[in-house]
Amino acid sequence: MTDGPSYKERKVITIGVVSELTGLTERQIRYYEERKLIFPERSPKGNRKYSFADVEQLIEIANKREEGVQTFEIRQEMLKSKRAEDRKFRKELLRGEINARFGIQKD
Amino acid sequence: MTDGPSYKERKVITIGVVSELTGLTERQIRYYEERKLIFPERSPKGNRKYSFADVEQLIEIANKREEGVQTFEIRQEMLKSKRAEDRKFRKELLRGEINARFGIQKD
DNA sequence: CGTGTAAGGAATTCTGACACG
DNA sequence: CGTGTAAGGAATTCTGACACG
Repeated sequence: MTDGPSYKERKVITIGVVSELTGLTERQIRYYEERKLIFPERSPKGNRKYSFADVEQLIEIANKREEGVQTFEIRQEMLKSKRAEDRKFRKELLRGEINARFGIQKD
Repeated sequence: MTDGPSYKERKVITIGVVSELTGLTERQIRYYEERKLIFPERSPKGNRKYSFADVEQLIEIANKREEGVQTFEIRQEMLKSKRAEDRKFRKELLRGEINARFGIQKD
């Protein structure tokens, strides 16, 4: 019935709204993009668009920054956990393929 | 872990994005508000903000309009189904209260 | 009734740069 | 390094109105 998880990922929020939602200045938000911590899409005319997932990511970044963590380190951590997620995903994908071929027999 | 259903209801999308998402013109979107078919919030400076739920509502409105249904009739239908939902909600609420008092005994 | 459009103004967003530290 | 700010321009949004039908 609903479109499910897509709401969280759809990039539809403008930078001004993101600023309100996160408490960060637009300057900060753009800077974190420059440091590759966040990846907004662009509208046809070049305006940044963010998702709710991006907003949450920015809130985490803000927390880290308050603890004195530098953007470089935050990026390292993000890449690390992304690799872990990728491994997990590939593992599940593989399990699915094995099941499809050798698991439940359909014919 | 996630914030759950709130993504769908949060009013964070500007009218330009809603226009892209629905294929409606801004004029149309504002007119449907005037006809009380849709209820955006306003930012501090007066800009309209819509939710994903609003976007879906607008898509339904657009479909109805294509079928030649007038805004007045669409509004009637909306009010009708809203009343039905309210009845259902009150019913469930009542059931919950009854269970809380006479159902599962906690002491 | 439903939608297009031109009008004028106000708010938004963008980029590149200088500043401080 | 991380963030503020002034700068100038382009795109966005708003309202109220006239138009057509």
